Formats: sequence, structure tokens, C-alpha cells
Amino acid sequence: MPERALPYRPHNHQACVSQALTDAQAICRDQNARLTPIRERVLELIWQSHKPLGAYDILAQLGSEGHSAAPPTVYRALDFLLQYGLVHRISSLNAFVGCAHAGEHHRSTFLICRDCGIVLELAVDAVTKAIESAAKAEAFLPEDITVEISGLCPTCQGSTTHA
Amino acid sequence: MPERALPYRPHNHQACVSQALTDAQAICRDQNARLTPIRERVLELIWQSHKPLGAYDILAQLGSEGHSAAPPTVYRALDFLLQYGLVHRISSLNAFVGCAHAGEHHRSTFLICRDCGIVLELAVDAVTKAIESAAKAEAFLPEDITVEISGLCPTCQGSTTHA
DNA sequence: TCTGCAAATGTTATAATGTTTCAAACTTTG
DNA sequence: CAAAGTTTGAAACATTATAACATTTGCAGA
Repeated sequence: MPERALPYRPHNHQACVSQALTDAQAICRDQNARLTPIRERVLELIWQSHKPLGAYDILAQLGSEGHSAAPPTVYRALDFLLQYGLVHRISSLNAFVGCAHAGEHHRSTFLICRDCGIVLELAVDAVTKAIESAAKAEAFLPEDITVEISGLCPTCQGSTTHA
Repeated sequence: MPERALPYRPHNHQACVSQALTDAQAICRDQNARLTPIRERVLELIWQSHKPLGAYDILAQLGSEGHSAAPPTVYRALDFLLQYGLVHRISSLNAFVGCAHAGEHHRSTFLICRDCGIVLELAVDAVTKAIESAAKAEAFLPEDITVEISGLCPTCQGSTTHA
């Protein structure tokens, strides 16, 4: 399965999940990082859908399956997953999505549908280049780059009242 | 004063502030929007420096000058200022900076120094174009675009321990 | 001028998000 | 096994943001 399905279209989402988990296991093995049960479960919850999940949503789901966790448990798992590039934080939503390019070095651009909530992660070279060149022109040394585009996905255009 | 000074370099910052206030007054007059005392004061506080200010920082400053305000007061003023493009919200910091291009139609790129905290706002056409073209390629209709680059400004490079 | 509406502000309470701290359990390594 | 480091548990707390409703202010029209 080399091609990744577009999240907007119906697709066998279970394949996304198992791919993500398999990738995560391989990445952690390679880097001697411990993908513990909690961390793996949090990753799986995040991959439930292509909609970003808040830390407290994760917390609630863990709670509802008997595992009573406190906020630090979730935030620690998230920190781990962020550190190894397995999830991304969407600042404009205070929420987290699975990384669609785990293991690949990339800079992400997120297309966030304000109607259905689905997020598409892109790695667009032209965007990265333009940003890095703008930073360079100001003698600024970039470290983290956040590019988040909120709008309407193809599916939701036309099916929504455009405020 | 057509050229705007770079925030990193020492500059007559009072000029930034008065320019911003004058611009804001003109913009509000043109649009029949009421730049009330609270709103103007919040704008002025935000323009105190080129470092983003949190809502509760603003609240504290209002409090320390005798005007006892509650959170909604500040958030409402911020909503107004955002609506008329007089300030920007920096999602990755949950904070607000004055808009350096008020009144001009623009898409902003923010260079945020993680050391000194100063933010430089740019309007880079190449970045906007690249992003819009990426969105178009996915048939995505962009509305809000967030581009925030965290790193080291020219002044802070070299003067910091690079973790 | 008065009156009534809409916009703006005040006030209290609460929701949502994120962190600090310290203790206990587990894992790895010598 | 023992020591050291990492991970998790648990309680409290800090920060950021909103809801709901009362009050005041500014302004247009009678």
C-alpha cells in the first residue's frame, strides 16, 4: 500500500490505523524508544479518525475504557509521540493528529476543514522553500514551522452555509 | 515615516505605538467601528513592545492601573481588535501582537524568537502563493492561514546556548 | 427631550487546557 | 541482586477561555 488514501474520501480507515501503528513500532525500535502500552494506546486513539483529538478527549476515552488516567499521563504520552514525530500538534485547535509521514523528514502544511474537522497533512516543498527563504532574508534561524490552513475541504464546499 | 523599523533593532518604539494608534483610529472611523477607551487601551498595551502579550497579562496591567477588569472584558476587546485586523493572535503562544500592516490586505508570516520573544510580522507573497497553490491543488478553499516560525532572531543567534 | 433599541461593559461563575510536584512501579544495566 | 534511570500514578494547581445574565452607554427616531 504505497499510496495513501485521501482522508476526505471514504477509505478503509483501519488500514490507516494499522499502518500507523506498524510504522510507530518500527520507528521506536530503530531509535531505542519505548512505545509502551499507554503511548501506543494514545497513538491509536488519535488515529481513530482524521480529526484532531484534544488531550482531554483522549483522557475521557481512556477513562471510559477503565484506564483511569490523569492529565499528565496523556500529556506525557503526547510529548513522547511528538518527540518521535508520530503525531503533530495543531496549535490553532489545541489538538493532535497522527503524522501521515512518520519517519520521513518533512515540514507539514495542514489543511483543516472547519466544517467536518478533517485534517489533511501535506509536505509541500514550495511552501517550505518560500518560508525558509523568507526567514533567511531576515537572518532568522527557523526551528519549528507551523503552517495551518483553515477552510473548507472539497466534500464540505457546497454542503455548507458559507457564513 | 514610510519605512517601518525592524523590531529587533533599537528603535524609537514610541513611534510604533503612536503610528499604530493613529492607524487604528482612522481604520475604525472609516468602518464606523467604535474604538472605545477600553479597546484603545488594550491595543496600546499590546503595542508596548514587539513581544506578544497574553490575555491575562493585559488583564493584570489593566488591573494595576486601577481599572479592575474581568477576563471577558479583555477577550471582547481582543475580539474586536482581531475583527478589524488591528492585532493578530499567535496560536502557538496563545498571545497577541499588534498588526504591523493594519488596513492593508495581507497574509502574515510571523518570525518568533524563542529567546527574546520578539515577533516580526512579514507579508511574503511567495509564501502566500505557495500555500494557496497547495490548497488549490487539493481543491481546498482556504479561509484563515496561520504561518508561525519559531527560532532565533539575528540578535539572539550566538548569544544563546543552543540546546 | 424623551424613549427605546442595540451595542458595549460589568460581574460571577465555570469550562477547557496544561503544568508542577512528589511518590511508586517498572526496566535496564552492572 | 542492587543501583540508576525511566515511566507511570496521583493530587493539586496554573493558565487560558467562555457562558450567562445584569447593567450601562450611545444613538436614532418619535
